[in-house]
Amino acid sequence: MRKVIEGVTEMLLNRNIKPSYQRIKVLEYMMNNRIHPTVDQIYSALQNDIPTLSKSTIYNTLNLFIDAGLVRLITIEENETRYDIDTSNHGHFKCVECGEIYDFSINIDDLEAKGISNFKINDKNVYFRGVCSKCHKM
Amino acid sequence: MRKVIEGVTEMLLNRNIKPSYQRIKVLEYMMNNRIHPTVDQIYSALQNDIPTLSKSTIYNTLNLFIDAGLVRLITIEENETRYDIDTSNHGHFKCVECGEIYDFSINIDDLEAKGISNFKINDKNVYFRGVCSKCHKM
DNA sequence: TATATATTTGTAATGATTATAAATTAGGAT
DNA sequence: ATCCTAATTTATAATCATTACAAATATATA
Repeated sequence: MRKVIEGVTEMLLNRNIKPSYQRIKVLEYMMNNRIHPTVDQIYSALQNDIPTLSKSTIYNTLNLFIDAGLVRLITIEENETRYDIDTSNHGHFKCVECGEIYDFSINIDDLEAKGISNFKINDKNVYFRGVCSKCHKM
Repeated sequence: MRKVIEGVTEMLLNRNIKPSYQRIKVLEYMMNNRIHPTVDQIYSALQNDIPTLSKSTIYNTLNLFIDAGLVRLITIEENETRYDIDTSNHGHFKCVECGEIYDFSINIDDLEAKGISNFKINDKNVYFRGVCSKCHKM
């Protein structure tokens, strides 16, 4: 049995999203750069490929992807919205020194959450803040 | 042995914050209304007591409290910053129907976070989103 | 090819937060 | 009590991210 790697165009079509050039490029960028980018990072990176690109398009596209479950919003800091192509359950660590966001695996479902029984839970988020090993050495 | 209840004025003095009228009122509000309020909620609630109150003061005061470790920032939604007087380790649940934020207790330290060994962790945050039992019934 | 629809773009509007400077308040020294 | 200094509050302007909107462009269909 062979695992078929889903291309970005197929990813979009599977979710009934028309694969326009801009959408393909944004999704491609997120697949290839797993850095939980901000809108500005995506915008800057794609300007070579799409000189006429508008920031509105990035916002539109990302909101579309979120609704389709293709990407996830990360709001560790109030002023800095980031987007994650990895929608599986995992935690995020933000280094307050270098600003980088690291993924870590965590079994959130193992935890018992007292006080919210009978609540319908849609999504779970875990994020830590601190200093990463790289910055800690210095 | 008797548990001495710390008054808001003492809470401020203990952290070397001058207990001005505005600061006392903001802290008092947060102690008496454990609803993870927004700046606007605090502002509206205090206008009877302090008719000349400015929103800048609320922002200044809350930032001061955060630096002093008196309150904690909650950023579940990107556009909606909330403040929590309970700085102990606990989780937050936001109901997408009624908007209310519930506390729940959770032992985050029981979890093993793979991939960030040797990282210095300053704070841990857990938040869930979904529908609360009240809204779910309807 | 013509027409309808979807997408992208650029600009303006919105809203939350911060910056700044003036006004007010509080505290200490005389 | 009065004066002086420093801290705090206030009001306004500035900033910045995001959304709204309408025109322009591209795409699909008949």
